[in-house]
Amino acid sequence: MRGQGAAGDRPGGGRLHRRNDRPLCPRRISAAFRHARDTMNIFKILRDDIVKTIEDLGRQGKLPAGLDTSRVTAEPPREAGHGDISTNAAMVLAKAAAMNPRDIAQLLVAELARLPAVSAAETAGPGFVNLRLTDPVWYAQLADLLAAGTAYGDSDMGRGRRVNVEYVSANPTGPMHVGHARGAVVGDALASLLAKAGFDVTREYYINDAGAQVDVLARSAHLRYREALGEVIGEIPEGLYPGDYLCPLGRALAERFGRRYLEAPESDWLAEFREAAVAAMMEMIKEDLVRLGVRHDVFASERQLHAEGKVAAALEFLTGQDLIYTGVLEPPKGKLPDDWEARPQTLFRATRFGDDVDRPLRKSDGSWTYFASDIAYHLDKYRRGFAHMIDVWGADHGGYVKRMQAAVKALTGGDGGLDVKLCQMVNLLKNGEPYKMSKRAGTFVTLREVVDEVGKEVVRFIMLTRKNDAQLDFDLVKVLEQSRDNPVFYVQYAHARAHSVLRHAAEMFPGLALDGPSLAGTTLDRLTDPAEIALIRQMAGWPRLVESAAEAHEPHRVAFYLYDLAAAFHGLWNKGKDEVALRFLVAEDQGLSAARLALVRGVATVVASGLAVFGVQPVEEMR
RNA sequence: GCGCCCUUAGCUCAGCCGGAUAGAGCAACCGCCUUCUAAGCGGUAGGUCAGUGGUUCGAGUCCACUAGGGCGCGCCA
Repeated sequence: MRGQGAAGDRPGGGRLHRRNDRPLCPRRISAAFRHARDTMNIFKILRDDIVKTIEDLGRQGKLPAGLDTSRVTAEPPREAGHGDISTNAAMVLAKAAAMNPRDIAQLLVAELARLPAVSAAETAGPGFVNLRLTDPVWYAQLADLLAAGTAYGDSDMGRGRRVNVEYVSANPTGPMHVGHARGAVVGDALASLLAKAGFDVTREYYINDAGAQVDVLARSAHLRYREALGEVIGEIPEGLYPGDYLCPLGRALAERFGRRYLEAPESDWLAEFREAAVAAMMEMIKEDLVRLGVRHDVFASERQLHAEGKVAAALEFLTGQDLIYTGVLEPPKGKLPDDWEARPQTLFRATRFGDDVDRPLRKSDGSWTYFASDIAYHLDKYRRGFAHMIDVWGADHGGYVKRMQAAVKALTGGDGGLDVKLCQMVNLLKNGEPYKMSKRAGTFVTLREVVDEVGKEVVRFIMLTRKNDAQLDFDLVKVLEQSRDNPVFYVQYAHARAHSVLRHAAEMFPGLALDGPSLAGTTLDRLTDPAEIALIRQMAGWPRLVESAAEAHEPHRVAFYLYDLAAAFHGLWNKGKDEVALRFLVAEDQGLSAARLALVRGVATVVASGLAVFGVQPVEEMR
């Protein structure tokens, strides 16, 4: 069970991409040589120009030749007053060049000011070079985004490398609850984000259908089977699953087997009941996932790994590397388990790969531990072509991360990488009060109930409004509020408002084509208000955000970006309230209106592009 | 006891491989609006980034230690 939990972890050492593993950038601004994807990131274009300038200065002897430019950045300064793009080049080159950063900055300013895209260049602070770009650059950015549609922001950063994202992996013993939902949504959105960033993504679900808990499930099902045949079962005994979701399964089993297994010993029916129960539970979970809009490409079965001998094979592989031995572990410090006793075990040398202790692979009854199957599973993933793996787990599995990463290192000879995203607890609230719909103790609110109450779009978005490793409050009332402090509403409203303007425009200018590509072709230099340019600038940051969020494996950044973009759009709209001249639609000036409609369409496009990463359908009208 | 994670404004949280004066929403305070395009709008105030020390030209960000909180700690998954 990897579904939910409580303590957190940062992405840390398991990141998939190395720092220097930079994407290939288009060399020039020239459209003819642009790659089909990843064409429109203005920051990359300028970074290329800056690097080229440094190389030119090297050739001219004004700077040492062959300077390492890998740490040079081109990014928006925090302070808008500092310009559109800021580079740290002078500071990171200073040491190697044995020059004062401000002198290097001066050299760069002189060269960069000559670029057609640059309207002003200046040095600032300890050696920053700040660039201001001409308005036509921003018009071109807007035109590009309108032409691209929701594909805007697509990147080839991943260069088609394969990534496996494993998420949900809830035990097939009951319906999904809200804790599972977080992992499901985080995994699903992360997968989409990586796909947008140019990775070849496979979405995977690991079915834990081999452990002791599925035997418990089978026994619980047998109880419900007896109940369905008329027995009074009374209280569900300790150690069995009490949920009444097993009743339909009991009835189905009664229908299928009649009274055949009513009095029969467990050994007669266990395997058959287990199989039927797991199938029924998986069907239920898959239905939960469908309602949440979460999909997987592969469902991998733990039982099947065993059946195909892959567990034995994986451990044989490790044995061949002398990574498995029989030994006795130190007793854990602190509270000892009651029945602890020193005993020789089959152990994996996890300490060689950074873990704190070596980890057991066999239980005392001789069967494999969960870890042993998981080793086989990750080896299987690697052999299927995934050097890059991401697992999304509940935070209560934090103690398991090191050993799994150790195993992946051992299995792949260091070639493979595993990043584990731990999802913290979801606190379900209703109007600020803890909400536990438990009819009896221990009953979780099911995901299905929550989805039925607020809708899948809301569940998905809210689950992504926090870092995965921070706890998340989910208030069933607040998430439906129509106000600025409800990010789902606020972002959706921006999209709806944009479409509202477009609908008005269609009435006002019946002949005007309002689709993205058409608007991309309109004359955009009517956009002159600083707030309008600022909005374009913000939208032009979308491709950059996609890449950084994908690199960090942090889909929640998309939520914050969209919220900020929505705020800027609403702000501009509100300005039009006071200053009539700033309204998007000006009846007597179709040219101006068309330019502003391009802006409006752009906002709708970027919002839709972002929501698509979340699997959230943008609305065109608030109801 | 050990390991991992967390600690940023009164509250809930952002802060992009270390970068310039640390941001947003809510709450608070002060104004405005009341149909003009759609569910209000604008502004003010609020911070020893838990603490101490270190690395660095530069630390909320990296390192060490301390305090508080969470999770985990052989044969559960």
